[in-house]
Amino acid sequence: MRPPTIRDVAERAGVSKSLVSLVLRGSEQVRPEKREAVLAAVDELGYRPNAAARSLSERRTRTVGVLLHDMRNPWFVELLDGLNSRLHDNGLRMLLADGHLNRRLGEDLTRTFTELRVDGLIAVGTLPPSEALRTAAAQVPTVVAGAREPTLPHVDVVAGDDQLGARLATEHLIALGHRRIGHIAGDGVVGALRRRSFETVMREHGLSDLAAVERGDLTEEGGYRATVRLLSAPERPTAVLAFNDMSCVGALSAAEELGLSVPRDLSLVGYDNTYVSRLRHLWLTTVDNASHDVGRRAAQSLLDRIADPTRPAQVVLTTPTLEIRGTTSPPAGR
Amino acid sequence: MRPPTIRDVAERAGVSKSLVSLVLRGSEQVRPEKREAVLAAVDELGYRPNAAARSLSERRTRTVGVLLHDMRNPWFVELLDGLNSRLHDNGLRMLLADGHLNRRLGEDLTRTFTELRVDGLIAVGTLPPSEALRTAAAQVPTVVAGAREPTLPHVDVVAGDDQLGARLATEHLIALGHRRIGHIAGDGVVGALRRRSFETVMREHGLSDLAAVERGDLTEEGGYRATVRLLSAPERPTAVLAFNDMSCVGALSAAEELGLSVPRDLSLVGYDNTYVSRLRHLWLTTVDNASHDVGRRAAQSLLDRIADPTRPAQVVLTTPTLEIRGTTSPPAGR
DNA sequence: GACCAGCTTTGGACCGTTCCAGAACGTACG
DNA sequence: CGTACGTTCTGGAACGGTCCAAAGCTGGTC
Repeated sequence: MRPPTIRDVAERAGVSKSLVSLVLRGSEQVRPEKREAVLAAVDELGYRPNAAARSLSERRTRTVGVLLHDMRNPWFVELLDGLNSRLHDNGLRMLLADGHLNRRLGEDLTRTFTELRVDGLIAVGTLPPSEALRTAAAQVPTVVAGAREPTLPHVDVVAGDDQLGARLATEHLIALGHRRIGHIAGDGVVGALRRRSFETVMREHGLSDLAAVERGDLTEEGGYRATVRLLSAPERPTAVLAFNDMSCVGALSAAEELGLSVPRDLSLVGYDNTYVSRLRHLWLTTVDNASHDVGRRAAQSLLDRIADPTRPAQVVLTTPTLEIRGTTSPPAGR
Repeated sequence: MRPPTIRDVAERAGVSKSLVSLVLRGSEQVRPEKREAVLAAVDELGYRPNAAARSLSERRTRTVGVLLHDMRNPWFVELLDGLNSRLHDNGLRMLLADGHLNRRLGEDLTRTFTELRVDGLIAVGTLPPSEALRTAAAQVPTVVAGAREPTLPHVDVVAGDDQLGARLATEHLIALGHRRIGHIAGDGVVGALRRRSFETVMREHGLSDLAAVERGDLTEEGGYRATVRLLSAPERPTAVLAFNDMSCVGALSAAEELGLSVPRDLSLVGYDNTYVSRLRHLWLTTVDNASHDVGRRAAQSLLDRIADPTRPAQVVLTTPTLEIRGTTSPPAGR
């Protein structure tokens, strides 16, 4: 007993399959009574169009593939929300795939998506550099969202302005009176941008000598370890700017373990304004990247690129804001 | 310039399209030199099979759709990992869709998946009851993972044993010496099971009168508010069993706000062993549902059901374990 | 050399849609 | 009444694969 096809519907409604197709695609050129008949037949049979057949014939899928770096890191949820709403408004559906899960299996997600012939590809977050993405991007309109790399010929990049974000955070700490400030640095271009911006601002305030940087990864563990290193310096910083919220939580634990009270003895700033930072018990001061907006704009970029695949690559940056919560205050001595 | 088809490959390799198809599907019946020629042509042209065409002809997609309840709640990540690895081993790919994002848009994900003619459907977590899922489940093999509902005719359920999990947690608290114990109750069947099990264990120990229950939702906010209510009772509990980790974090905040130290003045137990509970700064004692295992078994159930769609619905329960961390200890008075 | 079996290879039908050219059916007009 | 033109409807050809029956090769045997 196979699912009904458009021909079954046609037969039942007493019309040709072409007319059914017309009705289903919302044509105006159909007499109301026939339309009724077709819709009734669709309903009675529980007909659902076959997406494969449709996309084979239409040569497009109205589907975009979203490559996630790793679902364990919750920063992208808002972004997806923005992405999805804008795509949905334009009749595109979104399919997700998590790189982390599949990478372990040695599977290449871009392959899945290119076989599916998605109309577009969105890479969310910094993906490990891969030849696969490069070739995929050459064949299907692609946008990178919430990351700054890779930079490829016809690939747009939509992300928060990391330079500005790190500046806001650093200036906030300096304005509070902090002088000796540490930074937990992250990976890749994003990591480099935030770090450089931190250093620049410190220099602008004549505080270069009081800036300390330790490398973390993007995890809590990494943040913890980097903070332990920062705080074991002879003169320890009174504030730390973390690369992201996760490593900021690690910093929080490190502070606690060393008997430092946050924010009294140590101010902390995270980055991304994830829901983790909003947990009351953590309540991190953090930089908000306007992720929802990043998502929406990424969707728009993709739509534009689908319309004109050859236009030059763009970089769109959103303006971050500082979200001041409970982990920052003036340093104790002041 | 369209992507190459199997016919382009055939022409280039100087064979028929049928032979190309044979090679690509790994037939043994092909002479090595032809195989080489075909593979070379595939490589030179960058040929990728068209999934739509293939599934149209094969009448299956080798794809299963995964419906997520809400990505904001991180408990399912492990589950997906288990799911994915088992499915992958059996040549199935997994497509994700988040219900929360799309529900707002009024879009019905089961519709998307049925149009794609996925070979199977996995509902992860408690989804809002929907007619759509019921009809979808009638047409395509479906498994519910990490939730206990809905119960539908040919739908398997794979989840942690909530009764046992709540028992482990409650007994742990009682063994530590707690007598007056509160519970933050959750929604749905899962919520009811955990709650009832909590009450049963309390009764078994003659502590029925000292058990207090407040309803939370599944969020931090809900946990916070429920805890405030629990702690404002004239005789306040010395321990709280939360429905999940998120609401446990809310409880943590409530305790902090009321000047109670955890675990000295108040012991807390979460549920799900999410990465949030593993954050060093929170370090929640929690119940581990063996999510990875739930995922693997759900995949197996789906595979079995695809093989025999009419077999009766099964309920598979995994055995939870207690993960004792930093939020439980004997009560202060003891 | 004819015949057969077994291995390789092939052409064509089919999967369920969309799209397009043209047929059928009014309807208005000279 | 014949013609022209709009509107509605239809059959058949794609789309890019898989599958199957049958054809083409090989080599061995009598």
